[in-house]
Amino acid sequence: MGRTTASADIFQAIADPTRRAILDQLQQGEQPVKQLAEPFAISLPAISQHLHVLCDVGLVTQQRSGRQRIYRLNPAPLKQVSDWVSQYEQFWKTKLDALGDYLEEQS
Amino acid sequence: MGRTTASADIFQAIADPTRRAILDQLQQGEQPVKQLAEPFAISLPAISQHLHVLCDVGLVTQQRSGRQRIYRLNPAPLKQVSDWVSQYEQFWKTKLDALGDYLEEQS
DNA sequence: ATTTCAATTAAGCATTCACTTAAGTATTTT
DNA sequence: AAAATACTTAAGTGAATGCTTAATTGAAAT
Repeated sequence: MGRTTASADIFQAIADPTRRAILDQLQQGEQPVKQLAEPFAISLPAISQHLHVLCDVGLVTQQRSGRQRIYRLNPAPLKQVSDWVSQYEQFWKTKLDALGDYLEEQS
Repeated sequence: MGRTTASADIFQAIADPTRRAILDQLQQGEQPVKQLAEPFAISLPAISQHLHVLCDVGLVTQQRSGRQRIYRLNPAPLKQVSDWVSQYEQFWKTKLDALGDYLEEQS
C-alpha cells in the first residue's frame, strides 16, 4: 500500500535519512519535485511518498504552479524535537562543564 | 527475530515513543530494568529489546550489579540530533524575528 | 483534440519493526 | 544443590516501512 498510511509523527518523519536529506535540500529554497528528486537514486514516486509524509507532519507545504508542484520548507514542527532534545542538552552540557572543571583542576 | 537487527542510527532510535519515554525516565537517575519497565504496559522482553537498541546507539550504558542490570543515561549522542535540528532552529527563529519586526512596525 | 510533461496514486513486494511467549543464562538466596 | 530472582535471547507473528512498476490525474504545448 506504500506510503499511504502515514503516522503523522515528527520523530518518525525525520527518522528516515532520505527525508532528512530532502529537508536539507529545501533549505536552499522552494523547489519542484523533479529538481528535488534529482540528487537521489530512487524513483520519483518514492520521493513523492516521502514528501507526503513530510507534508503530513507539516514540515513542508506544497503549492501548484502550472504542472509543477512546488515544495517549501516549514521547519516550525521541528521545535517539538528541539524542545525534547534540549532537555538533554542541559544534561550533557553540565557533563562537559564537569569535565572542564576537572581538566582545570588538573592543570 | 525481534530487536536483534538494530540499525544503530540515532534518529531511528529516538523515533519510537517508548524508547523516548525510557530515556525520559532515566533522567531521574540510573535504574534496573524491572523498575524501568514498571510504567509501561508492555512485556519485559520488549523493554529489554528497546534497551538493546538504545545501547547500540550509545544512549544508555549498562552495568551489572548482582543479578540486576543497571541502565544509565548517556545523552551525548543526542548532540547529533541537536546539531541537525539547530540548523533549522535558526530558520524558524529568523522567521519569528521577522514576525516580531512586523508586529513592531504595526504598533 | 492529442501528445507531452510533472507529479501523484495504486498495487504489490521484501524487509524491518515492535511485540508476544517460551526457553536460556547468571546470580543470589535458601 | 535447589529454588527463586533478574534479565536476556530465541522464535514467531502481524503490521508498518520503503521501495518498485504500472496506471492516473492534471495542466501545457503542439
